[in-house]
Amino acid sequence: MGVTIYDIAAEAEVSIATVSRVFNDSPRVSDATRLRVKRVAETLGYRPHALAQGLARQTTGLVSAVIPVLTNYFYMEVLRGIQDALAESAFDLLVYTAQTPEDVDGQLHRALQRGRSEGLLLLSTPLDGDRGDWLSAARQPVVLVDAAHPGFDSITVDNVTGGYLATRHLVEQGYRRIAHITVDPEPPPAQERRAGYERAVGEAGLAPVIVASDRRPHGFCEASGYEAMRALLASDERPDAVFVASDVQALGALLALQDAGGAAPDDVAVVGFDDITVSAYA
Amino acid sequence: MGVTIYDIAAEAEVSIATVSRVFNDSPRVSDATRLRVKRVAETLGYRPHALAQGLARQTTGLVSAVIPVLTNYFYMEVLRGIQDALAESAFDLLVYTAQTPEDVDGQLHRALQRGRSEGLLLLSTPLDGDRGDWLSAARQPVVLVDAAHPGFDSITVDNVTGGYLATRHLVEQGYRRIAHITVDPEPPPAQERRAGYERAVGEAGLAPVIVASDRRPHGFCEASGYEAMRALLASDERPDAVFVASDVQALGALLALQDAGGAAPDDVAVVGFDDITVSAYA
DNA sequence: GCCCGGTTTGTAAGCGCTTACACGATCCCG
DNA sequence: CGGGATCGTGTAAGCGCTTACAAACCGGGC
Repeated sequence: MGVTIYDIAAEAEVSIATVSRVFNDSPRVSDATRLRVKRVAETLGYRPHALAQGLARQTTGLVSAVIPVLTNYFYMEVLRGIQDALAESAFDLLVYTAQTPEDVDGQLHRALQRGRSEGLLLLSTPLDGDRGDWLSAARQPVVLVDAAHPGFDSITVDNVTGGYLATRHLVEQGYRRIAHITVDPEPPPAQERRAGYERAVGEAGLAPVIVASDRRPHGFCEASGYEAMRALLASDERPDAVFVASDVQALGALLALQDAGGAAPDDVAVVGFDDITVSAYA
Repeated sequence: MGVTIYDIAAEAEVSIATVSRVFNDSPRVSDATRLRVKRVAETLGYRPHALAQGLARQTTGLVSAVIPVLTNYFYMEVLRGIQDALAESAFDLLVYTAQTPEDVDGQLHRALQRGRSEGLLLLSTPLDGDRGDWLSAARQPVVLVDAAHPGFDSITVDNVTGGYLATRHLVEQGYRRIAHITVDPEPPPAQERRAGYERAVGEAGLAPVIVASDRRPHGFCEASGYEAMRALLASDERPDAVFVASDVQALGALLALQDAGGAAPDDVAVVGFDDITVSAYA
């Protein structure tokens, strides 16, 4: 079916080794031969067979990314960043997305299939229980994104500082009643953001007001932010600014504000965290 | 390094063929042998090597998706749908995203590397020029999503009907001055949506008002909707409803409305097209 | 003319797995 | 009790490519 190096070798009257060398830019080929092989390959429309190359070279040229939930702006941005980085390299990207938190292990299993990818990017997934051991057993480089674990490389968002800066920004703008919206149960990143918030609020001598709304299935969803904002607006001590733990929640919070007839930032200022494009609407 | 079927064969005292048969659920293996092999494989931690399997079976178990721009909610939803469908099957997903329209060909080239994927999903990419011939030369199933071409399977959004229905919805709500926001240059899907809009407006005996805002680099961006909406609000014949060609533009339009001190839908109703989650804010 | 070093090319052994074919063992039936 | 199915297993030939090693060739110095 496809054109192989044998076809080229026959046509160009050389051995397959020579053909292979030409395509691997080996210096041990005379210019004349190189040219002839290249021309034959061109006319025959040869394209190397990735699988076969992989087997022989013991490498796949693939990297996989396992993502908890795809429909979240934050992950899109991360994915885009990954693609940018990979574009330079010779690696292609396998994407595995879990539909539910339980599904993550299944996707991981798929991604770690031997001979598939040779590197794993695991997004926002805490390495609970034996998942850590399990991952190291896979014998391939693993990078944790937005999560950390001793023994693995990781790229994390500095949530504490981020939360601190966002809150201090509000303080500097002159807001005095600065509330914080988070979720319950509170995942580690949210805890850190809250810690940053608390520090900033404390330094400014203000009183922290924290609303943790419990919403399934995904804590960081719009509805969660909506509910929390409603509660805040209805409270006696209505805040004049809110630092929301995630942008998705921030969207919900904005909606609640709008529904209540208010407008950001005149009425209540809203700041999200992830700084994705949508933030522009805050 | 990795455990191979040879290791298992040696340990279980059978031939590699038998081991292979066990893992391929061939019926031609006695229960006793099957059990023994499975147990040995288990203790040795054997995992089949995807690459080698692929080479031998002449199949890769991979499908690729080429996406024009990743940071667009619409594509996320599509991607999620693809993942859902693939989850059932034994295929894994390679994602290639182009950063710019020109980059699409490059990504296609990568995706079509022989021996990589055995199926291509091409999103929102018109098959201009010789791209069609070029794709058929790749000898692998291609499905066009949100684009059409004779000679290829395709899944498309019925833009005309969609535009018609969205507009008629506004008509039925009692709105009379219904404008349409699109982009210039107008890609085929937008043209179709406009056609649907024009039909609905015509049937209702209303006058079409169309604003096409020219914004780079991506026509369907927020800024584009923002500008167009500003123009509409400033016009003499200010509309009481707007059908926007895309949700992303609709977001921009809403922002413009808000900035101008108006609120949807009391002041001006706004309807987007793609019906993604964010639409809930419209 | 011969030997040496360097360059170009070929031969062949994998990479880890699947599978057509062949072989020996069982089994059933006349 | 022999002959043909039937079953379980092994042998070996790939899949398309890379690469260590060996062979062939060429030129130059002696």
